[in-house]
Amino acid sequence: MNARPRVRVLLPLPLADAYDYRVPAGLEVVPGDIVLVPLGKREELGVVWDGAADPALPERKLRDIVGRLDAPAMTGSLRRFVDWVAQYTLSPPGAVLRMALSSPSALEPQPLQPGWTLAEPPEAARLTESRRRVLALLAPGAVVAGTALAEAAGVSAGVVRGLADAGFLRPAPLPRGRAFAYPAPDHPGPALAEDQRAAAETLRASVAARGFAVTLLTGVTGSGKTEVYFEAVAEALRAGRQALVLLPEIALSAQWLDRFRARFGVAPALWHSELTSRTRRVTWRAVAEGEAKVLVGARSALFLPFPDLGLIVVDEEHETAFKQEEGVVYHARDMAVVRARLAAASCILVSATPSLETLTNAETGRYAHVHLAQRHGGAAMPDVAALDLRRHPPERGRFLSPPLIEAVAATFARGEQAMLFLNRRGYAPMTLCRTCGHRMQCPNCSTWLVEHRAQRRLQCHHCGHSEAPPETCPKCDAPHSLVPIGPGVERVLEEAIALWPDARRLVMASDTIPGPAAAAEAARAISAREVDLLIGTQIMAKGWHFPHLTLVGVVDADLGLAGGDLRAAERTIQLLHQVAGRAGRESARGSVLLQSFSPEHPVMQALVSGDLDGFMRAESAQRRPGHWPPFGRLAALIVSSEEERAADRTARDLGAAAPHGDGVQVLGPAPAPLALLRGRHRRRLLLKTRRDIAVQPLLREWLARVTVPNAVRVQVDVDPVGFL
DNA sequence: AGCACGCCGACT
DNA sequence: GTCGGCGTGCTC
Repeated sequence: MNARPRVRVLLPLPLADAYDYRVPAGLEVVPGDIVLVPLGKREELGVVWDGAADPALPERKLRDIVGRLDAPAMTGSLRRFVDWVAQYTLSPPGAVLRMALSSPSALEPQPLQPGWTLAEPPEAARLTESRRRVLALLAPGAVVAGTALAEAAGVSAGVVRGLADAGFLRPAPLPRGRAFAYPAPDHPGPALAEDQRAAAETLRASVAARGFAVTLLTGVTGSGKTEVYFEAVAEALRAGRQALVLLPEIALSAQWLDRFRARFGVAPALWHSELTSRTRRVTWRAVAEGEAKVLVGARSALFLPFPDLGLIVVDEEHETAFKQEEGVVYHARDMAVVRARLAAASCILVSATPSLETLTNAETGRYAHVHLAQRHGGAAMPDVAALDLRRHPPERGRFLSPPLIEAVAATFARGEQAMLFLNRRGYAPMTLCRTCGHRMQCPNCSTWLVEHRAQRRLQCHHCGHSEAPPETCPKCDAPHSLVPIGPGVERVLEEAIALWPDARRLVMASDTIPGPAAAAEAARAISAREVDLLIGTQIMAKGWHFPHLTLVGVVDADLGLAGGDLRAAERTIQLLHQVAGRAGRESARGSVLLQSFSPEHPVMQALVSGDLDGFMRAESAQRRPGHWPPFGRLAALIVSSEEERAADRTARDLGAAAPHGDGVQVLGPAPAPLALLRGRHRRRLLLKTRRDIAVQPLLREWLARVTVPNAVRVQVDVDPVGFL
């Protein structure tokens, strides 16, 4: 028997490597082809991968490819991206491939859109009025979908069915319309100011060069960065290439979509986790066939099969929402740069408050840098002041200080809108027993339960655990002894109702604004001045443009600074600056009041003086000597198990086998910041190296030295952000 | 990721 | 006496 050629096929499963298959007679495949292969008892989709099959694999293990699918092949650029992400994150390549094959139904033969066409010439005499109306709509040869036909004729679907059964209609394939209209690069959009035009020109040139380049686009909030990078999108369209825009929270981007429509005349294609499977399939296909020219999406959009990507924009590049913490752990901003490089595309990172990583890359010249210094439309930057809570304490059991209350009242008196920002959902972050000091804690996580008074529940924000507030203390049985400690937005709302009973209020938090429709409605109501006071969490911080909002009160500016996180200060200043940027976006000057117990803190000082650059320089000077990121590399190992002792033992074993050497340091093991999460006990080790040392080989060798028992999971997080 | 094989508790 | 729990191991 003649040996048939072998190829490597990567399967979307967490296997260590691609598997080899035989190519049967009559089939020819090349890398990138989507194929169906046998695996054990089942059949699995896979992608013919690059590289030679293993000649040592015995013939008896090999099985034949079942066939090739009639789907667009995966480009070499995307295959190399999958391999790159897998090696960088230490994930099985198949696990990364799974993200790139996120719509399995898109790979199967696409259902023909069924429609109806005239079969028999109708004999008018034998037709009911309903039937006559349906047939009158169909010119000979025309094909119309059944639902559209029934609707246009004003009859039920049954009438159409009946006509088909009677032989007057026969099924025919509906001509496939384009699922996504082409955005028009030369559609007349809003006019740009002089500095915007200059910035847009630089970005446009980087796209027109058709090569890899990264540009950081910075500018104060309200300086029109979005409209500027739209010009780069337009340039990609003119070049006939595709553009991808990543947003941190696509579900809340109603206003962004309005702006896109204003510039390009049509909506872009959308990609996020809440799409229906049908929309997913249609969008995936449209991207793969080059029909969807501009796609805006969440981080997972990075793995879509763009055949000719000319531009990737990462808006709000500093946002931690770009970090995927589960499964394949990756940072979408960093991977966007890699994807752009492999696609020979331009990449634009956008932020009013760029991360120190990106800023450092711009300073060393790895990234180009374009800056917009002014607000537009006559708006000035808001006036920021810190309010010392030690000098202006709120009333007992209240959270708004007298000066803030006065400022809000004055804002209402002028007929303008105010916002109270507190990055905490629910009523109170902790519930305490006055009698014995017991604190209500999650049974599965090391966190306090958050009271949600509107729902009469105590909730864990990490695992979904929820319970009714007990009547008596679970520890000491004291009745009516449990009291809420600290504020959440619901409690601020309660205070606002007491202070300004006539003000029209809106609470914006992820649980009150559950999706894009609710977000769009909220934005509309605010712009239409149907709301006087906004109370909300960080979902209010980003990208919104509320023309009549002139006062922002930050209820707890110190929140987020506590804890030993490397980036706590950086993240706090980014968030507060974003929130502050919501104030005074049109002619009336905005003001921002930061309630703080430490107004002397560098973060508050920098926000008040507006010298964010100075703050970042100081931050940079602090991190550089100890080789902390971005001046060194970090990787975290999270050891977790339902058995606390098993987690401890493995963490200790890993600690004993830790790599060492010049410029290499291992910290830990220590309890992870959430020592118990979803019922799993967690320990953490941190590998810290000099910047010129790659962490992946060290990690691979390290993990190979330790046997991890089955009940224990070790998760690798290269470039960890925040506390996991 | 599936799907088997493989050893210990409540039932037709 | 069997059905079934999910622990562990393999799939080219």
